[in-house]
Amino acid sequence: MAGGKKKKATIKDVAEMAHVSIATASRVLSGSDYPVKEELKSAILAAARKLDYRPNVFGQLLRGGRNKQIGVVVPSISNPFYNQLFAAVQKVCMDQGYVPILYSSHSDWDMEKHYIDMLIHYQAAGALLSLVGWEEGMQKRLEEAGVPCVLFDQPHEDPKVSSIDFDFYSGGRLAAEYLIGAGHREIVFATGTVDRPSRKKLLEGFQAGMELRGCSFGEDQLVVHHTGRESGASAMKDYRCGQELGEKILERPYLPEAVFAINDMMAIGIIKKLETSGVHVPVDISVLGFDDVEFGEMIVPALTTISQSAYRTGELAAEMLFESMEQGSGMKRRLMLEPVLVERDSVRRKHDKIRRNH
Amino acid sequence: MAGGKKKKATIKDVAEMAHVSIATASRVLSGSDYPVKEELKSAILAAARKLDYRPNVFGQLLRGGRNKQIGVVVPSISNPFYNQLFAAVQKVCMDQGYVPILYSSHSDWDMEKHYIDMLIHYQAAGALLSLVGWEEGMQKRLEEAGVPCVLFDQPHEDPKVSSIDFDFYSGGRLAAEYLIGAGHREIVFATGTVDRPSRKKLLEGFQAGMELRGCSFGEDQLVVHHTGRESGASAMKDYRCGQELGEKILERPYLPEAVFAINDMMAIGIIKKLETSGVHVPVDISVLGFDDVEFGEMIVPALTTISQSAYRTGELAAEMLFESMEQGSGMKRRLMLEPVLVERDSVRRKHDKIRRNH
DNA sequence: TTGAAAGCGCTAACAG
DNA sequence: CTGTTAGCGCTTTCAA
Repeated sequence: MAGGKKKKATIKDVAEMAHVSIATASRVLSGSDYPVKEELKSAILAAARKLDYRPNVFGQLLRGGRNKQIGVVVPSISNPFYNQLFAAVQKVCMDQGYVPILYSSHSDWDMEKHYIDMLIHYQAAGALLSLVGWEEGMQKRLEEAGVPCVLFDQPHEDPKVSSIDFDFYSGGRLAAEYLIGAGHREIVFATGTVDRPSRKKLLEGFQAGMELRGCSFGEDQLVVHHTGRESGASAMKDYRCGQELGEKILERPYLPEAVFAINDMMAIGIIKKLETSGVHVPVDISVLGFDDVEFGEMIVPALTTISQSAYRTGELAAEMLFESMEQGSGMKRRLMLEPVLVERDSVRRKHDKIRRNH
Repeated sequence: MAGGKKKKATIKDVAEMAHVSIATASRVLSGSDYPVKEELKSAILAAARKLDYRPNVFGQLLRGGRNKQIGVVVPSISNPFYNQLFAAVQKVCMDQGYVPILYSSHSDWDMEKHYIDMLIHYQAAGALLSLVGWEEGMQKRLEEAGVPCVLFDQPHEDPKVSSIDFDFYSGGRLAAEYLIGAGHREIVFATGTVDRPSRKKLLEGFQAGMELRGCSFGEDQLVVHHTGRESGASAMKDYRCGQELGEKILERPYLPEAVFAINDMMAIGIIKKLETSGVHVPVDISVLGFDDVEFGEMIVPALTTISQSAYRTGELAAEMLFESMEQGSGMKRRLMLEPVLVERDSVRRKHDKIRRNH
């Protein structure tokens, strides 16, 4: 009840109050299984409670302990895809007693490097990374710093890193096959600049799918709007890109029957532009998205899309990270997630006769 | 080059290589203005570069240095409002050489406390908080730990805390006045559980606005859908709540002329439900939102709403925090932001005769 | 101008 | 079972 103490209580204060040595106090307070007489143990705990003792992380960390933070680097924090993904990561981490720290890189390789430095600096327990850039050295630096990592979302060739990526090629194929299966022939592929590996794969898969089903796919079916690198990969940017794409589609001599947009936000932009120009989806034209962002469900018409399962990706990535944290840096794994179609209202089925296995 | 070193270089290594004492090395490496002979200075810098020396934060922090992290606690990370806000915070922080750390509390007071503990634990340089809960003790704990904070978004009465809040009362009034000015009379107020101060104020303001313009406002004009506390304040949750509200509006004996929704995500849910039921916005009914979330612009019809200016809020909050970090904990300020109307397509103006100052 | 040394709070190796 | 002690990497007196 005496005058309030200004300074935080240290382990020394606790030890003194409990009439034991600092070592004994540490042994019970750090939760080690070292044997300590019950009597002292409870005295120490009581003292700690009375003093509102909290161990100083920096002391522990300096001593060589591992931080309980997990670094998560994503290109955009406002993109719902990464939000869902992070929600999953957060859940898995919290369950294990770790705290995820979110960094948004705006798809900027310098920023990405900056944040990775940060993680090493703070000796994060692990890192979950979606990067546009990657270099051999990175992996080595992280390994030397004892920060295991798993890459996700963006496909990388490097076989020496754990990663979970998405089968964009199959995704592209699925898109083509679904649209053709719905009775469309004149199909257009709408995209921003095809710079990232994910987009290249998607395009290749789409093309393959078209040709497999006897549809040709040429330059003129590719609608692309080049966007500057400046402002990063915000949801808004993709949406605006979609609007431009919608404009370009409207300018064509003939309206295509269907358009496949490279991600949901672009698809939403396209739909908005078409609708405000009096072209109705899916009556006049079908639109297929990609990602399965929450907002796809909220617009009118609800967006038919191909799901990358953000939540599952996050969950798996986190689980994989914990595995390699336990198993040591030896173990590397690569996982590939398959696309799944989410049918809603933005693609019109021209005939409902569905061919069953032949 | 000789065999790679496994361990990270410490200041001791640098000092040895430069043939100086640790103290001298520290003096130049920590950027102190302590006088050191130019010659040694450059030798030390060279050694540091060669060894790729990075100071160990925990050493510095343990010694009493301040962390360069700013903790930001928001109720939901998937809510675009907080995304925009955080984008602004991030910008301001980065410019000052600080790193913002984002925590999502799901509007859970226990989580909020948990994260605040975390910030104190890691001796964050400052905290930006949007909390559903608040207690006197909190402020004291933060102050004692030397973590200045500014509250935002949620209004709190406590006058001993810096805060930037939004004039929800005026917002509510503006909503009522705008809708009435657009020629509507039968107006409905759609909301989730009126539990937070922000919602209470909004409702009061709305009611006042209605009455001021000679419209009565009674129980029957209040449409509320109670949502459980469980899953937190995700965008999806508000959207679903909006759908329920839409349902309730459709069940009424007469369709109102306009509805004011407590936030944009709910407004979007309402619009979706109405549209899929064949009731068109704004032809059959007007919908006014609140927040000015990016997505409001993307839907059809584009959402008319009242802006809280997320970006500006974030910017101001961060600036205010830096002020109180510099000025010491003495200075407290309270700012109040005024609402601004964003006219788009979801509210129909029944007559375009606008009364000019009489 | 430089260096030796103390100590931030904590854990673990070693001695009793 | 308990206590003494060294030392993690860094900054900062204090002495030279």
